[in-house]
Amino acid sequence: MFEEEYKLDFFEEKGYFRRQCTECGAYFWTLDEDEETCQDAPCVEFDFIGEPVTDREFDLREMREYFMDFFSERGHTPLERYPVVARWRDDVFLVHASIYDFQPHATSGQVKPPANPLVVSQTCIRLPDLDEVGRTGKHLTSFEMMGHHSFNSPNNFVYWKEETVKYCHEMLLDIGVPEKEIVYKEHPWIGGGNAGPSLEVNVKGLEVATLVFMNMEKDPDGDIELEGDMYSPLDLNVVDTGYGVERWAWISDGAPTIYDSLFPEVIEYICTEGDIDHPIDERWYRKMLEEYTKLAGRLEKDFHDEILLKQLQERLSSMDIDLVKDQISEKLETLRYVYTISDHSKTIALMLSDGLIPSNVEEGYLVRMMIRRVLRQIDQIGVDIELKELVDKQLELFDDVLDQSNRELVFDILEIEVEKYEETLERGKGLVERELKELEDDELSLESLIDFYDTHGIHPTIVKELAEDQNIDVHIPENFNSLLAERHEGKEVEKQTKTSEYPDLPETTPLYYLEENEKTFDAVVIHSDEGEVILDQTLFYPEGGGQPSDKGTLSTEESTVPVKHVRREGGLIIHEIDGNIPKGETVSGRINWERRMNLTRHHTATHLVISSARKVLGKHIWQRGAQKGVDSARIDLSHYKRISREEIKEIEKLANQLALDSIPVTKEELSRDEAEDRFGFELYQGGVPESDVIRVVYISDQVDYDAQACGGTHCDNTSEVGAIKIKNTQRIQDGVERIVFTAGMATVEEIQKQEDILLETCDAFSVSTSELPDTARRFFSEWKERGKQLDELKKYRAIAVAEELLPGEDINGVEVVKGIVDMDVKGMLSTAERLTSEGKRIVLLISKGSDVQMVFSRSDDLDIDMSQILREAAKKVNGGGGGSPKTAQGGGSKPEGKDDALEEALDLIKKELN
RNA sequence: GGGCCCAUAGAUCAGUUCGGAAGAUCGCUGCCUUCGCAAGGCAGAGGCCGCGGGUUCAAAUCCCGCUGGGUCCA
Repeated sequence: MFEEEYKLDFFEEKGYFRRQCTECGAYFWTLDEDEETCQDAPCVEFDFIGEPVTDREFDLREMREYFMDFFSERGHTPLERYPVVARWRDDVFLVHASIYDFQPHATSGQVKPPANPLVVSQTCIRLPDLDEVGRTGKHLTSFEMMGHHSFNSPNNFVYWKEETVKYCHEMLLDIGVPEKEIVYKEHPWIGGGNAGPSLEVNVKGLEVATLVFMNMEKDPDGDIELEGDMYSPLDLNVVDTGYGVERWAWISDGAPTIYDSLFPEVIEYICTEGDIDHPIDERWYRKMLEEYTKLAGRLEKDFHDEILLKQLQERLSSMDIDLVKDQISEKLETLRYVYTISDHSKTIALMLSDGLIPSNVEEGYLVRMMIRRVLRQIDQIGVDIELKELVDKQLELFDDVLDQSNRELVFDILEIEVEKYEETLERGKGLVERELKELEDDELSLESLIDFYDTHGIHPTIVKELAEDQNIDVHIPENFNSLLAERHEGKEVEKQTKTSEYPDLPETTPLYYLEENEKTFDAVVIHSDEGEVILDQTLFYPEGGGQPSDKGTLSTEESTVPVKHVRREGGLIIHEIDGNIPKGETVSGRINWERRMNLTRHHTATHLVISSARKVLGKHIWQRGAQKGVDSARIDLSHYKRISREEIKEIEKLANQLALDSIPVTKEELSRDEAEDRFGFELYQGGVPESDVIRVVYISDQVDYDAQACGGTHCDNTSEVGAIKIKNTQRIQDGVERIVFTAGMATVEEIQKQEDILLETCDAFSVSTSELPDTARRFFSEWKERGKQLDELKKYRAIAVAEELLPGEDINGVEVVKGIVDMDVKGMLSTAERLTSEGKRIVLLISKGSDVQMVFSRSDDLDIDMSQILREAAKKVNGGGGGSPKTAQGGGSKPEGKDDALEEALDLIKKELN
């Protein structure tokens, strides 16, 4: 594929040969005419381990700086790394690669890139290979990807394939990599709707860089077919390169694994604290690790694999190192956890310090999952280390990359998370133990194993451990995860992409920004449909950004029609109306100003509340959603615990203070670069606009006040918002708190409503408001006390009634006691219980009053099914009943039939006894 | 965004399948035993069965809605 694309002058000049790998069949470029393999794992082993390929050793920081300098010197603008949480994108949670920084708008050409060409060392998180971490020597969940990018458009060509390969080559040579070790492997790249040729740069078995040349996009009408999909060429050709900084550092020191290269301090800490032997400087041990990493990479197996272990043992013994297979696998297994813990704790430090809040949903779930994995693994190797300590160490170790400013927040979150994990574990243990106790055949079903994890979060390995304590064997199937996935398989909800029904119309001019305080306007109808019109310009705000649309009227000379709803489709604003106005008419529009002002106030108030919440709760607060209304508004905020009453009061005060301070609200259109530069990614609280120009709404130009990219309508000054009242808070999801509040007149109405409730309640108790709490408490406890006294009295009454009813009627030696008594079911049951505890007796009781309740009972020495009799008798009162043969209860809805019911019962009993 | 689960005494939970008088264990209080404590024995207190509707003669139990919490997946 793309064969022509790879014929570079560079290869020609250097004298590269194009060869096909005998192992994987891929084509590659090499200086060695006899080279048979592509020099990438698993086709070859890692040859740099124990034998660094560079002329000096670089640690991560040195490597990164080297990279950045190298490309800066060659005309690239260096950028600060982006946050690892991809808030500027709505299609992914985390940044996986440096190019993510510029997707989707810069790579699609909609927005120009922040610089061109540019270079960035971007922290990335990749979780799909989670299970590989620690088993292979090279997988990491978080890493830095250095990328130099250029964006070539038809009128602005920067550089393309030749230069890209030259840069890469030059740098490798510059740090001392022997030229003959550099192999370029052809590797067509397809992903995320784009495609293009790409070269993988391999050095001694390790892929150290990928050079992607993005020049195609998915297009059903395209004429290039790739893996079953059609593609067409792009106008914008993007150079997307990725250099794994950790890998470069690794080939420069030749450590046994990338972990030993990256964070030896953390590994040592875990081993010391956990009393784990890790004599990395002893020859036998180092060789064991080195050879293991090589074999694991080549065979794509781990230490559970017999063949791998056998080969490893043989290699070691040829070096005069004699180890038993079990010994090796045991060591490696323990070490795997050590490596995993060190890797994961760095990722956790990165996630949390970048402001990711743990949650049970979305990206927050990813942190929680990582945290729980580490905690479980710490438990598994039974070492006594605190996650907090580990993360602290990582923050320190990578202080040049990780944001140090919110250490306290990070530790606070971790404390809560560890607590939650322990609670879940404790609860789970009880659950599992009870379930195990009730097992009949000493076998726990797969179903309940999946259930434990899916519903209660108890990992199968924990269930297994608990079960083993009770000698119950639990088998965890290899495909547990896919079984779990099967359970969640549901039908995919088809995303409905509405295709525009209004082609070839000029964009509607929005007047609501330009003439914010106008209530009426004139316009011409340029499109008319059943119940819909599009105008050349409009004052009506279309629903968007959590703000509902304006309402109002459109009038012609003949008639006035109400506007029910207004929406935006692309550049068109569509008015949904009650009626019809033909195309070409001139209309005058009037918007419902009270509604507009309410929405506007709530919108500006929303910004004030967010700003206040960030001050009170911390800068990890992000808007996760918002909805403005006429009567109230709500915002969803990322926060890791419930907002306390005190915090609410504080936020409320601050927000009102902002209103009282009469601060001007500025609305300004800025270029994306300038906006991001001045206000940072905090701009995108409410979502990311697609355009190159962003409308920024900010309160004062001091940065610590709120600034947001926002398309809504806003007051000109915070004082116009009026009073702000927080109604309540809710926890929408773990990690997301909702604040519901009112502004302006809605606040007055809200307070009046609250007051009404309070006064009405006071009225009911006949007390003043200040006495209400005490009075309510007293009433409640007295009410409980009375209930108890009543129960006590009923007991005595049951005895009295029993006495009154005696003696009963004798039927064939059985005493039948019957009566219509002034008691409830409980009382009757109690009376019946007394009477039937002795002698041959039958008791038939029906309650007095307008409702019908019946209790029929007999003594133990009789053999009559009272529930049968009751059921029959209850027909007379239009009801039914049931219970045990000894004591039955029931009732009906026809009180007039009570006597008949008793007669019926008596007849039936007579029949039974005869 | 999509699921699943839970809410009963101060705590941990039975009871919900199949509607018929609200239970256990620990803890608490008192008494017995002891010089005293622990342990043991006996007795007792402690429940709007999360909230609001509905079905039913009858709801902790069935149905609907809400609130609070847990958990898994993308």
